[in-house]
Amino acid sequence: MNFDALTPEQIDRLSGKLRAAGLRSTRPRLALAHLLFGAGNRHVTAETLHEEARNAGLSVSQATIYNTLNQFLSAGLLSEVIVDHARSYFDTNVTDHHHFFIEDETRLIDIPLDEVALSSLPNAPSGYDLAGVDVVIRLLKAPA
Amino acid sequence: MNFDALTPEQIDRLSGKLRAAGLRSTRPRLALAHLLFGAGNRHVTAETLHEEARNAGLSVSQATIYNTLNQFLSAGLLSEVIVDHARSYFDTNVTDHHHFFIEDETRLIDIPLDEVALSSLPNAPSGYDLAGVDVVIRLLKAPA
DNA sequence: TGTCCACTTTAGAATTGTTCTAATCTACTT
DNA sequence: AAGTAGATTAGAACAATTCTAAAGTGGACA
Ligand SMILES: [Mn+2]
Ligand SMILES: [Mn+2]
Ligand SMILES: [Zn+2]
Ligand SMILES: [Zn+2]
Repeated sequence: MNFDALTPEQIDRLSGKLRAAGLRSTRPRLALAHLLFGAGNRHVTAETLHEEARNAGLSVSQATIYNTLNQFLSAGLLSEVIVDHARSYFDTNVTDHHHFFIEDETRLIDIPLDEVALSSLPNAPSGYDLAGVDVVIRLLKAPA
Repeated sequence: MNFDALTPEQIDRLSGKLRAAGLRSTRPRLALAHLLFGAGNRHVTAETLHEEARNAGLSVSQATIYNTLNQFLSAGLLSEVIVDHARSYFDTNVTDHHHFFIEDETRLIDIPLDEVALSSLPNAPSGYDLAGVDVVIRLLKAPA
């Protein structure tokens, strides 16, 4: 990865984000953070992020991709979306929201919380606490 | 599995169900169908069904468990619930409905469709057809 | 600025749920 | 009863993810 492409301001911002999350600011983490948080919200899998990193000239092992994604997840910098038992999806949008999942393309699209009106939800069985509500709208490419 | 425990009526009913689905009525399929469809709606994983089969005295291979679950799924006798990337859950309730997922216990509970009021949903992006809407309410055991 | 050490990265092995292979068996047709 | 397409099986293969343990590095501190 070409670190000349990152301004000192970008590096400071990303380093700060890592430190605030209790993570050392290392070269692989900075580069991955730049890919993940550099522009808009993203959904990635370990594989797509790895390929993107390689395309950006960053030589990083698969283990580091997994370590980093899981550390970012634990630190609250990423969320996880479970829509497919074949792969884990990580989401840079950590606010409460929902998803379209295009099954043909294994692609996720955010749905802002206010576009899904869940006007009534059943109560959680007693003894259990609500941990989250996930709405997934599954889509298929329309036949031609 | 003790087939004396099944009345001829039960066997006829299950055989009919298999035939109607385009599947031959074999001993392993009948026994698994009995476990799955014999009483109320169920959520199983390959592992839980395999153990249940063994406990019922049915000697059936893991490959047959997977084959059967996937054939029943393709035939529309089962549905699949994706809530956990560690395991596939199969559901004998093939009507449209939602789920509580108790993460601590890897256990699913049905939520009837009418208990979740999705009063507004965003439109599918053009070029895509709606394939389904899944609502998962994640629960955790309440702290003592 | 150099030392040190806890933390990080890595290659490759291990793990685990699931699928595949290809040999044997069986339900159903004739 | 024989023939055959489909079913079952043990075990190998597969693929996403995690683990291991050895080598590397960030940053605190002298
Ligand atoms: Mn995970
Ligand atoms: Mn599946
Ligand atoms: Zn998202
Ligand atoms: Zn269900």
